[in-house]
Amino acid sequence: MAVSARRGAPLSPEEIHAEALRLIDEQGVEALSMRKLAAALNVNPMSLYHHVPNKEALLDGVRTLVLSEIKPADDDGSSWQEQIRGLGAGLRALAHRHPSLYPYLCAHPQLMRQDGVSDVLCRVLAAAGVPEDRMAAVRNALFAFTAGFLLAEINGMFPGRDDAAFEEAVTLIVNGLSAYGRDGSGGTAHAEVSPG
Amino acid sequence: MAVSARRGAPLSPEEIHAEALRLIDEQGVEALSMRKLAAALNVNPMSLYHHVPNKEALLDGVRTLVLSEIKPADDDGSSWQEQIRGLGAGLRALAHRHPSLYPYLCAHPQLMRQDGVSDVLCRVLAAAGVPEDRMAAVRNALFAFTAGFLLAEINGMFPGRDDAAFEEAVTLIVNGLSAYGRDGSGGTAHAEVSPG
DNA sequence: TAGCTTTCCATACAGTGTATGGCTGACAGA
DNA sequence: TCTGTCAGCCATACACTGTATGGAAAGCTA
Repeated sequence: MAVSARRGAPLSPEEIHAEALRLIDEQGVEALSMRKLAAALNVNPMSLYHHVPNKEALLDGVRTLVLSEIKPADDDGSSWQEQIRGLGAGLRALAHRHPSLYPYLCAHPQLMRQDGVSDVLCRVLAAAGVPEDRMAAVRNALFAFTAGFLLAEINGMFPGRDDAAFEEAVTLIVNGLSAYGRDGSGGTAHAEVSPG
Repeated sequence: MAVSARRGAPLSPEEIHAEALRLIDEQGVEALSMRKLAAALNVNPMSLYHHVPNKEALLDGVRTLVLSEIKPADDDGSSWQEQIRGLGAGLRALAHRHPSLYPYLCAHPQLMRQDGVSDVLCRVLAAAGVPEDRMAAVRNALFAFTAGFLLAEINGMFPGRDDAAFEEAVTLIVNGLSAYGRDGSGGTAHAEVSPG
């Protein structure tokens, strides 16, 4: 195992992905090139290709690295409304931690296939009274809504980071979900119109 | 006004934007290059730069060209629920007409600044009972939700074009908005839980 | 006709992703 | 200790990108 003359240890995909994420957070996705990444790792550009098939696969790896940050909390006994707010806030925090990468997260179905999140979300939706046969559609809609809202926020739709707008959006969702409870399982959750 | 030896008429920004949109719809945004565009127009690559400052401005022009397709209908007297559905369906049709460009539409605040749409949307939201002081937040949330849902759909979150999922999503929104009517203006719109 | 302006084009440069093939140094077996 | 073998690394090269620069040609006005 010949090791680079200029480095003490051999490269690894993990190291490459981590450094790529650092560069992306610093300078934006567009600014990331294999050459710059190699320079940051003090390595020849072609060395990267022994650990990563190509740039697209590299970005895939960075995306899954970021998505691994999502760790939805277990059921803590709070109301489904609170848990919905919590999940939304979690994704929002991630978007703001990696604002430059976030649009590229949204542009790939990867984001939707986070099973851990999906399971938790379904559990919460069931508590909200969403019937089983519509669960998938509602879950998808909710996920897409949240991701889309955050994308708009990241892209500067609102002036700066507008917490009130986010609260209003989540409230809209919670109110929409409440209809399922009123109709199906006979829950009596009254619409909460005030955000916050 | 020297005219290209190989063309009958001088170039124009309109012609360039239109051809760029054609190429994008055909081959995707990533495949668009100044050289290919020039070849499609039977012109030297550098000729483009006399009508368009650079590639970013070119894409800006293509985006506004596409956005000009949005022509929200006037108030036709139908219920606000129906009008919400109509607006959503309009944006959805646009997304499906230009699936390759759509993610780039979402990635720029341009999309949000379509005043014509904004005005119509606000009128409908007022009819739904959204109070004036929350109008901007609700409008933004709604716009972001819809754009995000369509982005997820375009990016292959659902298997194919899933009309039922879209209906479920719009229903979720309508139900959410209904809470404003119940609370604020005393409207009695009962939640409609069934999509379609 | 002369000059000006508009449009176009040829060349060139720096930067990109990556295919190809050769070098280096660590290990296994003799 | 000598000799493969091979993983890891690197130098070179190619086709492509956006675009800066400067010059040529065609129409207009004077």
